[in-house]
Amino acid sequence: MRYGQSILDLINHSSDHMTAEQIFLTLKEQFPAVVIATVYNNLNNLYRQGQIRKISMEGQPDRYDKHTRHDHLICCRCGKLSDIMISDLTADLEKQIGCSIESYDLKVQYLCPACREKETP
Amino acid sequence: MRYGQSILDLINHSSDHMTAEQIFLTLKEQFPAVVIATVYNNLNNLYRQGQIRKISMEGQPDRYDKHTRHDHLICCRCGKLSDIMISDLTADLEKQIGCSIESYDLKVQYLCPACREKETP
DNA sequence: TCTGTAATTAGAATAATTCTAAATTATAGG
DNA sequence: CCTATAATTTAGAATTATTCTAATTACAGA
Repeated sequence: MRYGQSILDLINHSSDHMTAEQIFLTLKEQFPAVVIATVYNNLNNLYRQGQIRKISMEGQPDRYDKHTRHDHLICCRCGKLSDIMISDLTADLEKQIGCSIESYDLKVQYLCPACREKETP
Repeated sequence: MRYGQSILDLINHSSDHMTAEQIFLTLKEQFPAVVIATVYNNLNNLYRQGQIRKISMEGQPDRYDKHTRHDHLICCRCGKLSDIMISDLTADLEKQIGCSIESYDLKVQYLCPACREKETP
């Protein structure tokens, strides 16, 4: 994985939730010969190894994210995605489900401040 | 929407989380002339009207689900998706985020009983 | 019955992602 | 240092889910 570390750094040091294409374009600045299939290969490897997260959002290309525990806030008007930290639900979920869980994924839909602004004139 | 009600019934009366193609194949039994673009049109309409939910899962076609409040359990080994009812988190989330939310989406990854069986020999 | 709007059909188009085969690069052993 | 083997990358074709376009059909109201 010649590019593995660069891609991992990119994801870890950016607060955006980049698509494979955005990662590809950024990486290309430093390594002009790189090809998008290589980016997908590396992303899939990093993902399988549990080093990054993948965010699937309806009708959009997948986005890649750091692996640290956090949740997501999505504006239901403009689609803007941001990070939030909600208290860890694991123990609670395990109690309710009745067995141990691997992980969970929480997305909260809301109206972001910018869109709320436009809403009320 | 000639097929809207049929599609809605299909989704509401099935415990599966069907893809557009599965819905199309089922609908075709009753209406052989129907075409998959029509199924997508109707699903998109029902979705925009808030009558059904859409579940995006990584690397898989979207699945459609009834709109009643519930959460999802996904086996991290075999990918099997099932419904669970976790206590409503809305009030808690609003308190933590500090504003009102539209909705949320909770997916819990675990090892399903069948896969746990195979795990421990 | 006529007319206009909305839904459906057929099939082409698009976009994200994966696949294949060849070429290149890295790695380990002698 | 040289060679063999393995792993990664490249280029570009292929795949798949979904959307789009244009033509056709259904349907409701005048």
